[in-house]
Amino acid sequence: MSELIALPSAEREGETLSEHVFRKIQSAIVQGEIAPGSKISEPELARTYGISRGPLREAIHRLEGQNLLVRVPHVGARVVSLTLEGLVELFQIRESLEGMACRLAAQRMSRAELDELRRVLETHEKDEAFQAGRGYYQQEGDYDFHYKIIQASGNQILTRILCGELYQLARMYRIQYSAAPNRPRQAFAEHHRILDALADGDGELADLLMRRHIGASRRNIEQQIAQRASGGANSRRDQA
Amino acid sequence: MSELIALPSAEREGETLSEHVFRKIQSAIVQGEIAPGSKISEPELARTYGISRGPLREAIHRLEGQNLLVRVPHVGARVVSLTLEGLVELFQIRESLEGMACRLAAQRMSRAELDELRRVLETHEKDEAFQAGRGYYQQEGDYDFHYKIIQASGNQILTRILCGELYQLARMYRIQYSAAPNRPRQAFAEHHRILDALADGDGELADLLMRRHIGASRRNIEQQIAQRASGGANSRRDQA
DNA sequence: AATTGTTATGGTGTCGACACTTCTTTCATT
DNA sequence: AATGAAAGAAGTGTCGACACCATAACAATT
Repeated sequence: MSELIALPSAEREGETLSEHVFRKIQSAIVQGEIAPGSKISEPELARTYGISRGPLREAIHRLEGQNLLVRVPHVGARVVSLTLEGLVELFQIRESLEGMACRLAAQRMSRAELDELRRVLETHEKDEAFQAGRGYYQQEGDYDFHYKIIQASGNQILTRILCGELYQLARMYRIQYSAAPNRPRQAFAEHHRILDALADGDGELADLLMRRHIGASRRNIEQQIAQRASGGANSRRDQA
Repeated sequence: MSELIALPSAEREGETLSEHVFRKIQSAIVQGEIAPGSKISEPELARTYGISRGPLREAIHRLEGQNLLVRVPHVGARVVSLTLEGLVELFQIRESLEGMACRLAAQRMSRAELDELRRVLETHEKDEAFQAGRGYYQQEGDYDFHYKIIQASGNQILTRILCGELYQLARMYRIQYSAAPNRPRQAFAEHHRILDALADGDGELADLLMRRHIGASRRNIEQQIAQRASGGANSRRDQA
């Protein structure tokens, strides 16, 4: 019955409503359709997605676990507000964790997995946006270079953390701050060197290269913070 | 009205029911009162805690986010089953992340925080269980040496990951496997050396020492796995 | 006897309604 | 006019009931 009223949103068969709105809201937050720092109204969202508050609340709790929402009892949930400091924190963690992922992946990756990773890079190279020098970090999911390495590490907890919670946060920053580092050519070269290290089974080197790769972006942001603190433009951290 | 029936469980004032059962079930899982791998029955649990299924389900979703439960749509939730491989994964991540926490903490810790950390170690030294050479890793929360360093890192996302989700998982392993490394004296000495490095503001050294400290435990477990694979005793990984 | 189809039961997913808390607005008082 | 309290509105927290799915027990057929 509900299908008659339901919005035209791709609803996988056999999927739970709760699951559905979870991904729906997650996407909306990451894409910036729901502004960072803004308050979530349960009745309003429930109406928007044409469901009751039950499954919605379950989704909200899961979103909270992904660090995309901050909840206060008896008050409500707010979309997490993005600060440059938070972005630095995120990159610090990625630096550490993805470095480890590389070390593990170097020991375990099969020839097939390596080939697949190589194909990912080739796809990127042919991408028109990349050719135009515009962007590089717009790929998602399985096509993401980092994503694949993490999964190849074989560490399930690690995968859950990086590809689950933190991945969405990272995407949110990318999209909202348009923070794609304007160095696509260099980033691409770095990816290639990491791949070579992985193919050689040299975990230590792959670790080092990945740390540098991510660390470069991190320091880039830290400079921005320094700039903001001294010269100081009006950055966006004032939606209370 | 419900207070007349409610179990005598310390229920903080102003606390949400959902919040309450969340911590209650979390504790029950970690303590092993609910067996690993066993199925969760919503009606049964709701009756147990004297609440309805609404808040219970919210708690379950949060528990899922902490990796303590595994849910399958239309089937239900199971308590996560502990494997030695999973334990190794956990230690790998801790190695990487807590090493980083040390590096950050070394730069930011105030004299007061350092003193507090020193006091924690002194408390441990006087502990009777430690004196008897029995155990060392039984402290919790704020008294935990690792816990304090993580919080001193100033990285909020890191704190959330390590002190939230992973901390509970680690406790669960400790308790259920009784996996406290039987090297309390040595662990204590290592803690002291880490503290010294932090006091010197030597982040690099603190990082290294912490990695070794955790890595030692990890390799210990990996040996167990190797033993099990070759000689092969009946380990506990057979509750479906 | 084994296997498949059917029914029954238990459990999860979802809903609408109500209680209580929080915030807002309004009104009275100083 | 400014400050405070009180009433109202809005929103969150909780509940009980119902629909649908999955599994288990059972019956019928090969």
